[in-house]
Amino acid sequence: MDAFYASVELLRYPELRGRPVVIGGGSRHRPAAVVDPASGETLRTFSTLERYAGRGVVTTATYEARALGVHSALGLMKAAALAPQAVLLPTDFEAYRRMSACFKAAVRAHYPLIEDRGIDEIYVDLTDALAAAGIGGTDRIGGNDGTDTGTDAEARRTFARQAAATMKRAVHEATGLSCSVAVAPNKLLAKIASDLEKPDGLVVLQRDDIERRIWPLPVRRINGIGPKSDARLEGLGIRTIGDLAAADPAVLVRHFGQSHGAWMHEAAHGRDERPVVTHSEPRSISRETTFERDLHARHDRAELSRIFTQLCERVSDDLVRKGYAGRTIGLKLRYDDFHTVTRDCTLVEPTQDAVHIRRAAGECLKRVPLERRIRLLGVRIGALHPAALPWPSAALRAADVPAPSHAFPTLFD
DNA sequence: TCTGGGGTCCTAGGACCC
DNA sequence: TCTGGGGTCCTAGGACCC
Repeated sequence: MDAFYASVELLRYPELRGRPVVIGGGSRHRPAAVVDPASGETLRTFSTLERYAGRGVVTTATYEARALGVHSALGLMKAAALAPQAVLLPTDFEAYRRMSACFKAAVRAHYPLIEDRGIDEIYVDLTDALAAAGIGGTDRIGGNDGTDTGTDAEARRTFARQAAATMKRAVHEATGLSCSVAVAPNKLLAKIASDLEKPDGLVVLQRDDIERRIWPLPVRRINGIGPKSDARLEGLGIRTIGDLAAADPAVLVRHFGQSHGAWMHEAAHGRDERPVVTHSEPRSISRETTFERDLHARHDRAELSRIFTQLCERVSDDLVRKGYAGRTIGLKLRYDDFHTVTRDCTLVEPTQDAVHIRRAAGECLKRVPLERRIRLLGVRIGALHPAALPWPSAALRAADVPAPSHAFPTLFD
């Protein structure tokens, strides 16, 4: 989806279209609605970035705001310096989640094999649809087997364009929003290509296009190469994906390890065999909060304790709502110098209970230094287990254990 | 005036087991 | 002066993504 949160807000406040708008900060400052008694027209007053003071970051900026240098993850104070007149709207996750479900359902109605990639992104597997269209058999678009020739390549390109156009139309009809779609031989290439013509993009990328369209791009555009890898590659004189493709794989392995180094080489050549995963179970659930001012374990004990308990309750609520229980309780602390520590401990049996979670997280807290002031506190639960299924009790486990092997008698047999 | 919140996956060492 | 070879689970941190 294009500038997703901001685009959802523009549906609500169409009068902001064309203005730089930034989504971020807390859930305060909803625009005030005023009805003009003369015309009956609804007028709203929006707050601008100008007088913002606080710890928030930009979650999404409209393209007009991006033109001023305001982008996701930028601190709102810095954003205010760049674009004081930009309108600031609070994030409304509930609205975005609803719209997210809506656009995903619209795509799913045409192509059922979709992989969720967070609130505003999906992968779609078109392999079956391609076969159903009678093109290229079970081959993927672009083929993994070399270059396309003649009419087959043309038929695939036409199919890809039509599939992408169908998705874009379905999403627009369901939500009124634009998105960018790329059809490519695999997820890695589709992800990179979907950014090439944003916003409202439609890209069909085949193997033959990699040299011309992918290799000139910076390595950072590869999903999985972040700021750290980017900086280290830069140190090796590798800036573009083409540079990375030309690099000696042995050098990459030496600098980044066997697994990561080999993966980088493959990625630069556009190779990726990951399937589209249409179902997955959550691994962990967490809640965290950054305080408006840094708190001290001793001086602000009561307030910290209240927030701590609240976080545990929210994790517990999430577990119950989603139908999970977990065994590993984790604590996260960020100090005023931004240094972050975590501690966790694993219980014998999974729990959903806020009191159990609070007690376990409290034990974790005892293992963490508390001299410095704290800016963030978080509670996490992992090793999740469906709440409906009974956790094997000691008695059940004993019944499942096979009879002791005579080959390896032990003291306890 | 620094830097949100919710996630995933990987690595690496140590404990422990057979 | 020497000390296996697997395996799993747990913990802490870090990179990365949306």
